[in-house]
Amino acid sequence: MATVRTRFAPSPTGYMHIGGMRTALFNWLWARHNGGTFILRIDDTDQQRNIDEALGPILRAFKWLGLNWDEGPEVGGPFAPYFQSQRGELYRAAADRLLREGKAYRCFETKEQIEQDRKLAEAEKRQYVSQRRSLELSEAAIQQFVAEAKPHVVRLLVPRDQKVVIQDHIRDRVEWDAALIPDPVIMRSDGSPLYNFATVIDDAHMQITHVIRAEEHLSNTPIQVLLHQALGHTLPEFAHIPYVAAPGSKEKLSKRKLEQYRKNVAFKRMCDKGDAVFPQIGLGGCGGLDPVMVEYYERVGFLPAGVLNGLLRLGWSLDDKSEIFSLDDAVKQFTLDRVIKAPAGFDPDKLLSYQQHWMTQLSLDEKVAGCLPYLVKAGLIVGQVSSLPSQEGQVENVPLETREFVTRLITALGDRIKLFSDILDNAYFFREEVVYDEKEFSKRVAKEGVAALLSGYRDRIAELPEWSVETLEAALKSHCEANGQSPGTLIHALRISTTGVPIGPGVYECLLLVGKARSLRRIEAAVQRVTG
RNA sequence: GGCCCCGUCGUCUAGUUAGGCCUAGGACACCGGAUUUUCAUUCCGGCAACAGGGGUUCGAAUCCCCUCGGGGUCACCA
Repeated sequence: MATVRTRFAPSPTGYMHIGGMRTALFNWLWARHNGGTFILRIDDTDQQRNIDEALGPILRAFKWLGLNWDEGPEVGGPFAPYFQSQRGELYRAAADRLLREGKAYRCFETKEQIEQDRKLAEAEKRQYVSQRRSLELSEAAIQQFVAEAKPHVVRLLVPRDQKVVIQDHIRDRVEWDAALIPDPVIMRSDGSPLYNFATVIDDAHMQITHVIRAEEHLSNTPIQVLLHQALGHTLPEFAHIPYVAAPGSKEKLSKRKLEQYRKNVAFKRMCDKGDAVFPQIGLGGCGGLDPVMVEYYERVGFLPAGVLNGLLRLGWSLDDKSEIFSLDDAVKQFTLDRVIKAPAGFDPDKLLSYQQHWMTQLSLDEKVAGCLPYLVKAGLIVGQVSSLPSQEGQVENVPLETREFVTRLITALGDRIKLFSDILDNAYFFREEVVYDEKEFSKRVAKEGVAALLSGYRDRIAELPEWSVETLEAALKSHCEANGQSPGTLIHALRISTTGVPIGPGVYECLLLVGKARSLRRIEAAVQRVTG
């Protein structure tokens, strides 16, 4: 069998859709699984805008996730160029050939005429097909129209006497009746190709063996098959994978319906994370990011492995128990026959659970490296986020002392860091002042006898020659015993006084992290706040 | 509406090709409980599904038929 060649062909929209990323991943995996080639081709036949700006985020997503492409933008390849906007010659030549061979025709009908035909067909409850009036034009008349530059499109002459059948890797046999297919436009009146046409030319030219794409393209398939046949190409194999659905629904996940998705609890939680994090790291207006975009996950501090694992399991499974896959595992085990047929609803919670798993696999240094940029951007520590694109996400010029402190903090935080941006929930270790959780403060500090207990403990540890978990704990135990109070009372009060919140590492760790001088000041302040 | 696709716990899914190993398994979420005097982790336990109806069969989630439901697509978009 020939080498497997797959492609992903995004149009430059300015962002990478998470569902599109899943399609790209499946293409990439199938190529890698077979030791084949993965191609990135840019479908920009309809784009007049700034390509660099619109393509940047897409390439960025591939790079972030580590899905390299063998041929395409930046790397070139034997079938360059990989931008459809630069392949016009190829399409024109193919269209001319079809025209010459009588497999396509120039259609001079106006949009109004066609619209009318369509309405009539609808009124008569029959399927609309092209009326092909231009076919009755004489050769001379056509030549004259062309010479006059009379506006027209080129349409494929659909052979109405046949059935189109494909053997889809996922859907098995699918059949259409060509008699019901209107003649598709393949070249616009401005001479540019349409998607279906350009795709067919390019897939054949680039020797694509497997067309793996979302099922919304299933209805394009008969047209493409007909086109391949008209051009004498061997058909690629098709695999129409289900689209990624909106959380808790079967509808295609769409960027336009964000507000609606927010009604879903898990999706809202995911949105809230960005809303909380982005303003802190200088992404005003959340940087225009949302959870439908791959970049959202990068910016909010996901790991590529977490996102990849989540995407892989959306519509694919190996067996009845395997959940965790590294990219290498996925390459080894991915096959098209294990792709599910039904649309898979995007589940932010499940994605988070994969993320959580992969976070535990990180070394301490890797965690620190991932968290530092957030602290720098939020202005909690000094340092610089590298400006080199290749070093994106790296920081430099962080004082050694600071780095050591952050390392200690992250060690103490342990599993509490699920996303790199979670480090920002610990700002009170970096700032002078604390912000109290008022409810907790009144519950645990502003209580009868607690201020005195705190104050006494403060005096006691102020005298301590050495602060360590052991000495602080011993001091607390004996202080509570001497005052006839339960250790819990003091522990909670201490935590709220020194960090402001009822969550975080062990209280003695907190004390050490906050530091002796600052801890004493904070306890004093909390006592003052209660006693006036 | 036409064409096409799909239908197992709330969600992701195993099981359907070769009917019995399925009183339907796992994971996420949720709810309990244990550990951690917080939180998170970890560990135990619980809740929860074959869209419906007919067949075929000793036996059906699995095979056949019908119904219902959901979705995709119907452009000089991709």
